[in-house]
Amino acid sequence: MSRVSRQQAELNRTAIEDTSSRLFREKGITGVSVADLMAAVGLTHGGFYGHFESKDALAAIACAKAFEQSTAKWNKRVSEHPDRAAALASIVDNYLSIKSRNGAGTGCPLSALAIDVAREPADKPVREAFLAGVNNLLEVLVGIQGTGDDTRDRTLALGQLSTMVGGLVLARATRGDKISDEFLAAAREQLIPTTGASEKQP
Amino acid sequence: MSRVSRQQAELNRTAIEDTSSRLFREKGITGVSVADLMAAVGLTHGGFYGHFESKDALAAIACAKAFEQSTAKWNKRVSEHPDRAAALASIVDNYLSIKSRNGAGTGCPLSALAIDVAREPADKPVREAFLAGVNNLLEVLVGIQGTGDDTRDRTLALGQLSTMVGGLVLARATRGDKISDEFLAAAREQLIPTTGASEKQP
DNA sequence: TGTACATCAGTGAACGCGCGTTCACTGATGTAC
DNA sequence: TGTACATCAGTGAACGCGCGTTCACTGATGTAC
Repeated sequence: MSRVSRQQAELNRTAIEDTSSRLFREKGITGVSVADLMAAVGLTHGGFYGHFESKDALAAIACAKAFEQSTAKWNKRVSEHPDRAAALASIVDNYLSIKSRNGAGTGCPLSALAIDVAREPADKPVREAFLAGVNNLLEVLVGIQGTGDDTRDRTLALGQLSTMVGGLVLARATRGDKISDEFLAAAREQLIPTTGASEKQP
Repeated sequence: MSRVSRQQAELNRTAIEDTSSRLFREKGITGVSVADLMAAVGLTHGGFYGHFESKDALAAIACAKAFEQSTAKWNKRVSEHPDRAAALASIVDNYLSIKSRNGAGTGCPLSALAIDVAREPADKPVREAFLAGVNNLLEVLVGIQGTGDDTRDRTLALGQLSTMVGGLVLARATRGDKISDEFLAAAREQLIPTTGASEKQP
């Protein structure tokens, strides 16, 4: 096989982007080689540079795509729950679920890539993509606070996002031990307290 | 230079452990090569295997050392503040400080290595070291809750740790943008609310 | 619609480089007398 | 205390391997007539 149709080439490009978006979240950007990636799509490594300028450039695209998916998912949950508290609960419950913990590749790039991105030099394109993505996700959370104070809404949302990311990241790092599930439950409890919690106190 | 005294060899071993503990937190375990590491200590790479069985084995030792330092620091803060709330505030304020954000190499291994550890296979020695470290750090936090309900204390501490780690990790990933400082401040605000915050509301 | 040819998506060998790990060697340290 | 020799911490070349990237090549696609 050598040349393929333009339509197929476009499909290949999209497949590389989607597959890398998943694999980078699972194994980290440095944890997936260009050859690994192309093989996962069913191609050989040489064709990569016909689609992308560099691995770094693809990392930024893959990161942006992951954020788009997450933001769309959050917006969908908001539109499905007219009640703000219910929308927040829906987002938080899903974010801190067992399924979410076990599927880093299809989940939020914040929890999958934050530490990797922090180590990238400031001029790497993936940092810009990450920053834009954080702001978009945050905007969704800010919109469902409703304290009437924009500054307060933003502070609350930033704090909630911190708890969600920390809870998920720690649950993943301790996976296999019972404390992993406890992180998920405790972070949920902190964000959307259940009535049962106060009953436990004497 | 070839053979050195036993005392010097022991100093070299300690230097390798301490330097790797710092570098692994800064650049990730896979982000530092054995040669980089030995050069940072002033030695050549060949001598590494006289001290450690493998890079993986050192990673576990380095991780454990980082946790020991963090736990000792937290315990010191607790002992310096008889008041539980003051102890918590002291730990949180330090954890979510600019200095802490900018110094991953000397800070908490949770925020520096959680995502890396999550990607390590379950049988890698660093995972065990990480798990033990999380439990030790958590114990300090649990001890300063004081609700009188052990289960509740643990849930609160797990939630607080999630917020601290998430806030710091997101602040590092967005460093250079104003939102980075906002993450630190919002996570602090969520954990130890200031009176000023409620005043902002109409 | 059919033919001739230019285009270019993908292939696979090759580039220089760095990885974790091994090992023969060196020569100062440590020890036995 | 002084000498002779065994030990072993550290050196640096080498192992097989994988990395990101380049490039001459292939042959089906797309286009001009």
